[in-house]
Amino acid sequence: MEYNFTEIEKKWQRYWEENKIFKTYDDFSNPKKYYILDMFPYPSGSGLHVGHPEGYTATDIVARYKRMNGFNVLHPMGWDAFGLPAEQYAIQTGTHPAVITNKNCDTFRAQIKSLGLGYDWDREVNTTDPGYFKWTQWIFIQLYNTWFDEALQKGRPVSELPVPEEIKKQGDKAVQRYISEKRLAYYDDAQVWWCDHCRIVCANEEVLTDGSHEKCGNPVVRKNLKQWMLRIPLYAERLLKGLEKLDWPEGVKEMQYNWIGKSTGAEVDFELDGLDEKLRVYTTRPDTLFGATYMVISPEHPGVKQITLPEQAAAVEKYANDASKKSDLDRTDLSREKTGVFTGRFAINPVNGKKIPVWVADYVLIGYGTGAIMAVPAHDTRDFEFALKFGLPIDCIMDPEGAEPGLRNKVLAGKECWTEDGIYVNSSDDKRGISINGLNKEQGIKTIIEWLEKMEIGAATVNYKVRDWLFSRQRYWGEPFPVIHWEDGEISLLAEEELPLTLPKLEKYLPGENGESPLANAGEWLQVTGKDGRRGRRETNTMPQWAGSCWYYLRYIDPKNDKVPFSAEKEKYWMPVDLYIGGTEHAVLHLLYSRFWHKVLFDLGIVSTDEPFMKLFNQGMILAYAYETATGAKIPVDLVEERDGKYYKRDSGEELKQIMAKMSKSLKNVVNPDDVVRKYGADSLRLYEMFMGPLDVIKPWADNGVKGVSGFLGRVFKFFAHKENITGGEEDPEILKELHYTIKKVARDIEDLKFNTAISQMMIFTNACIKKGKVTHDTASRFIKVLSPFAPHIAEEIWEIYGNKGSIATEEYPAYDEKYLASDTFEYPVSFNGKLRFKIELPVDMAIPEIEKSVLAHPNARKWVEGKQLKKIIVVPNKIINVVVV
RNA sequence: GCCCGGAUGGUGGAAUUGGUAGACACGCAGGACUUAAAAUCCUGUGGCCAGUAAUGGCUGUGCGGGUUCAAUUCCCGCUCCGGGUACCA
Repeated sequence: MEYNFTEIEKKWQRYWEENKIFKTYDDFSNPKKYYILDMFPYPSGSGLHVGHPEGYTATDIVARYKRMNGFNVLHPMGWDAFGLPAEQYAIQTGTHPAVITNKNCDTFRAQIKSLGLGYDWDREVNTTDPGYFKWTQWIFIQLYNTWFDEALQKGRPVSELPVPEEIKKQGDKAVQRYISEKRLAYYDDAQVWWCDHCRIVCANEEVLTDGSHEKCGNPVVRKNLKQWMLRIPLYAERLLKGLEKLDWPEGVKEMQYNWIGKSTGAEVDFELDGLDEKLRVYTTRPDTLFGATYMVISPEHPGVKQITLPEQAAAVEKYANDASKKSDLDRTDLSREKTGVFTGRFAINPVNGKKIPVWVADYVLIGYGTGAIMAVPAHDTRDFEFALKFGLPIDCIMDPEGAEPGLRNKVLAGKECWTEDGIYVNSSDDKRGISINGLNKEQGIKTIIEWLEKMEIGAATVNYKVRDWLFSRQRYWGEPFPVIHWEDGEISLLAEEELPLTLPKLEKYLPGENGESPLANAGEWLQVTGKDGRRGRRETNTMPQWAGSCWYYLRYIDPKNDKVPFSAEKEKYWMPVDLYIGGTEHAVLHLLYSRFWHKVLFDLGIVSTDEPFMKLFNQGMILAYAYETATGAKIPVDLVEERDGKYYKRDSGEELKQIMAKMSKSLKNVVNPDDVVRKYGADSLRLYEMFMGPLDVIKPWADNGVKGVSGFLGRVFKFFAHKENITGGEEDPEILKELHYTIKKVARDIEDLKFNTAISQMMIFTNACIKKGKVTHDTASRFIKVLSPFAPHIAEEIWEIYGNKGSIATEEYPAYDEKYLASDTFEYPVSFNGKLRFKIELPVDMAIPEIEKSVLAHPNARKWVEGKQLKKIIVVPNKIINVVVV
């Protein structure tokens, strides 16, 4: 009997589907639930690549394993199907994006099914389905109708928002404006990133470090546009706190911490010489106030004009103008040479009354803190550079006591910058009753803040880097906002009964003029007339792709519900997600956004948990080998030939270096899972994806590796599927021991997501069985169950050959018995001065003095002890023996 | 620059976190089967040295130090690679 994987895999995939083996029932009587989630894919036109099955196989193994352990498992799949490529295709061909999207989903679904992944397809969701995005729109309405109560650190309905009397007195418009300023979702003029290539705005998170658009790589520019924004910074503290209790990779947590970017410090008011205004700065180092020798305001600071003296006005205006023309790319990229111009104005340092000049410079950003800083060149590297360039005074106020003397003297002389801790000097003022001399940084900050607060010129403040989330895009293929802009400027949202607001059919999908979405061309759809006869226009922007993925994990719980987004009872049973697996590329974007939405929903009582994803795991990217010349030019793989383990360019014979690179069409190193399935079978693909290495690391695809695991499955079939190898009677103790160890090891490895070592152990076991020649039916059955989560098709087939009815997926995972794992003796490695010399087999329960005696009596021991003095013998029971001689 | 990861045979990777480094695979070499090849099976396989051989010794986890009876694992100082971030006061 041959191992015909193609036939076997088709047969069992059909069986699973027909018998709904992986259907999840909302059986609340089972207290053991396990919600295991994959990051759902964008169904691109090119189909699945080998990176997808990596995470999916991992979750599938865990899901199958948990099911075999009696858990009620929720393991769904769906499509993050809004997105640019479908729209671009629509622009080119005139076909509605839904057509191509649905086709792509069909391809993806078929491919995923061909891998034998056990999803409950009855729960499939699709973000572009009106039945789904109805609720995305609904959540948007909830966000719009929520304000954040700072005191309670909690989102609350705007109906509960207290409106101050003086606002009420100003009339209804003022009240509405007041409420708008508190809503989590608001519509306003904003300086936004605009990608001219995509004709779309981008969120801060979508702009890369070099000022390019994450999606297309083209540079983005600043633009002022009316846009929908979400006030995610209000949740900054909650988002930070929530991270603490999550079982997430440290790196991802770190990235979220950094992105939120909390900093604590103080705001301090500086009086301006000759003006009745004050200049407020934010600083994390209020303790260095005595060292503030000048101030800097951002070119965009609203006070620039007022502060600047007439004789400097021209210079300042020019500088501000130039700065505004510079893209942010230039501003950060330009070799960091600091620029700036003096306003002519002086401010008064509140701690010592000294007059210090106020400058304008673009190294101070308007979007952070107050857009103005006090500059302490002696203790801040940026201020130091600036002071050096413009010859501003550098007053050292902190003695770096611990530093090396040469450096310390330079710092004290103001010739070097010191940002670390030290002891304050020159930091007192008798008249104002403040001194921090002799204190260290921590005490200094505390003392100064207390003093500032007492004098009412400053207060402790917290700042966050995270900005409002720009939540609209100039696209057709996204969720329409359930929003009407009325001719009088009022904004209203649709009622729940009016949802979903679906997309209109368009003739053309080209973007509108002046950065408007294609929906600006949707005549009839666009115009609305209110009951009062008022005319209005629908919002033409659509939501970003993140919207649908912000809550899809909730919809899986109750995907067909058309009354509510999901039933509360079901949500309570299934949430939170126990294990979430996906790529690191979503470390900040998706994972921050969905945590934010989830917390709002939690505050509104719509979900029962504060955090959505308890354990997160990132699978590593799968790369492919690629080849480059000595000069670094990449050569497509079809032009490369291998000789004696070296690589040469086929036409020129030039020797090439093998490197790892992302799979790409240009390098022709893309591996298509369909080809692998055809050639080796789905079980081999699954096994190889898991055997390559640890799940979380980047690893290169090697076709020969598939051959390795496929050989293993071939041997499994050849041995276990043939009844003549399977006997009755007593099992051999060695095999029994190996079996129980395998059961234990594989279980533990699955729990730890260490699939590579689990597979390795199954190989060891199989090799042992083959060597033995025969095993009992009981041994074989147990092993096949252990193998089944990894290679389900072959396991089902063998299970059936053994005469069983029904699916092995519904069997119980075998238990192991410690008694088979124990042995009477242990082969001790004996080392002398740490070097392994020989081994000695001794009873496991032998007393240490006996062990020492036996070791020294061993014939090989003499050689190492002779002529030396025995110092001591270290015996670690059942581990190692080390003899120390001198 | 700063913050996280990482570096182990020709290759992918193991090592119960201080206790036999190189499991398991790939590749390679030799052998069996075959007219031959593929497939399959068996044997060997970190490097160096000695020995006809069984075997024995030395060396070895990016580099340099240290702690320890014992270090891939812990500490200090570097080098290189990957990811994140970037004038955030």
